[in-house]
Amino acid sequence: MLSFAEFVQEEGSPIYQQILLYVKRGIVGGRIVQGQELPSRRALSTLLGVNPNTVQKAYRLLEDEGLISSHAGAKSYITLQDSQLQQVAHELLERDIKGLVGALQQVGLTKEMAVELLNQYWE
Amino acid sequence: MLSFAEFVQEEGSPIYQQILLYVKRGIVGGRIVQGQELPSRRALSTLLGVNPNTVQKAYRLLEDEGLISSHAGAKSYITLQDSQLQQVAHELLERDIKGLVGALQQVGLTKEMAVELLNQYWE
Amino acid sequence: MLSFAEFVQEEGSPIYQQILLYVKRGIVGGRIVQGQELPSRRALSTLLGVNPNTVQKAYRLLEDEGLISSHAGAKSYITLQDSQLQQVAHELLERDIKGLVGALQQVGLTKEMAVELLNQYWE
Amino acid sequence: MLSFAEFVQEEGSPIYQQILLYVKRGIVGGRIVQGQELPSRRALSTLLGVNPNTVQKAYRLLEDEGLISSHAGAKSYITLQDSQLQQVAHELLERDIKGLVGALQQVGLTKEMAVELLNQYWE
DNA sequence: GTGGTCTAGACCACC
DNA sequence: GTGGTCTAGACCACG
Repeated sequence: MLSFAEFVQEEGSPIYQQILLYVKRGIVGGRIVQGQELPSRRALSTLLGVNPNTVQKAYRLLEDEGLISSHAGAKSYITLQDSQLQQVAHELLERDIKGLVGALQQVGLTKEMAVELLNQYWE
Repeated sequence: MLSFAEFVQEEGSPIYQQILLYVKRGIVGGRIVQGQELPSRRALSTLLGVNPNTVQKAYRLLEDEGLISSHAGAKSYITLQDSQLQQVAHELLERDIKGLVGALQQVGLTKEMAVELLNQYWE
Repeated sequence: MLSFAEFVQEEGSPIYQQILLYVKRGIVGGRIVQGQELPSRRALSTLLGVNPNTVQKAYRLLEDEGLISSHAGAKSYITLQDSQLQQVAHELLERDIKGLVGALQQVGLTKEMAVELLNQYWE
Repeated sequence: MLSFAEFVQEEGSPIYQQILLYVKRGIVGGRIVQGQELPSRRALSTLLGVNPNTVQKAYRLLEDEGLISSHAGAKSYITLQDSQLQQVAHELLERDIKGLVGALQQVGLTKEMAVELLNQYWE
């Protein structure tokens, strides 16, 4: 369901934010949930090799955004509507692609070179 | 040489690392070349709206990598060798492209969709 | 273990160095011994009325010298060996006494006057 | 008149404060002045191996305290009265001796050991 | 609760 | 003017 290899630290940014992004991407991609159920804090913290508190913080932020719902002693569930999902997906893609395009343009690459690099690194 | 519009904060990561990356990309992209003066700590900090110490931290790391040279009371200069430039360029590109590919794969995109997005956002 | 009244600022020198010296003197004087816990960064900073970071800097230097040991999330402990203690004691005494002798000689005192002053101020 | 060997940096404190103390001690000890004349900023900076600006700062502080008088393009003269001299001498001695006594007591020395050390290091 | 890091502002020494 | 350091406060990750 979740693989550690996918959890690449965007080095520098706080771990709880990396987890936040990771979970969001998993939700959008449909791979992090079994039905509507999120992995438990403890399971995810073990999987990612971080402190449970850190996962807890990410989950709390997700709850603040209204994407999931948590109750003490119970599992966490995804509560977002399809309309929200579209928006979250859009935010994520925009964030990712804009960051890269800006970076590649700064080093002077052309679009063709960028596409070639993308092909080369895709797998 | 440096324009504020180009300095987009990759939200989340430390400011000094953003500055570090920004300067490196400027070097690789040829906007900053060997022997050239860097903007002073104060000048750049004012331009970017951050504390002079934050710029200094980035400059010190650049100096640790041997890319620039700083001395008290004097300006800072770019001092990297051509052999280093290739390596820096490679590091930057790999870092940027790997980050994007990982993120896009996490949300479940195919390579074709990714290329299309890249074309769309390139400008 | 540490009392605020004992912490007299040697005006002029950096606070973190004063703390460094104070802890070293406590170790040499036997008030702080091997295996003992140090006061936490926050506790000592509150006691001395300085910023936690200032205490941390002193602690980090002590760790660099191998006199204490710190780990994130855990307390800091004294870890110096007996062989180190002799050396630290020697450094401290030499530093203190040389500083005084130099200062008194600069103002033109004779050794007899200096001894008399020492007796007078000892309490 | 002045010897570099006497200028021992009380490491850590600002250089201009060390110079300030050094000149005060020289005045009290009667060794720094020729008649009432202070060494020029340039002469003293060369002698001590520091920047003229740093000596300048120390001289300005001495002037602020009313101990010397400076005029552009002219030498600096000592202007303090005998009553002031007594006070300055007292301040200096008290500062020096109190600092040492506190330090030695912290390391657990007895008065007898302190006197012995003083004798041993006097020359 | 612990220690570790990032950002900030003021000061220092030098040119 | 320049770069370097010290103190400060808030935040992070961990136990």
